[in-house]
Amino acid sequence: MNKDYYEKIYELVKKIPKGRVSTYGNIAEALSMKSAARTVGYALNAAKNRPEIPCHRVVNRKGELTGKHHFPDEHYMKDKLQSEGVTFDGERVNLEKHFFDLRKL
DNA sequence: CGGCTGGCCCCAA
DNA sequence: CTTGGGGCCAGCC
Repeated sequence: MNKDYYEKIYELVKKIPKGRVSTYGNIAEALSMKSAARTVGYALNAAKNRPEIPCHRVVNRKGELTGKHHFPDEHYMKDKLQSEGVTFDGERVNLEKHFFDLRKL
């Protein structure tokens, strides 16, 4: 079965530098799947299989850690991101500072 | 095919 | 903050 996009998503997510974050929508666009942001989330969820994928660096458009409930703990994402130098505004990432545009790769 | 769900996104009220 | 509408696509039934 052709699940290219899964692999592509993983490759892109792995390219997100430490201390940076990206969004589902951006990944989708970077893969020319534009409006398939949900699919990206689906794929990332399946990516829990792959420890090499820093899924915690992917947030939604508002910088909210919407996927945190899918991690081993509730704090996993925030903790990990903070230890990488990402700053938070409440429960949201400062996208203005840390957003990484995967389309530029 | 259709219907439902999901780590989405956009807008409006 | 919440609700409502719209759209997109993958996976399962």
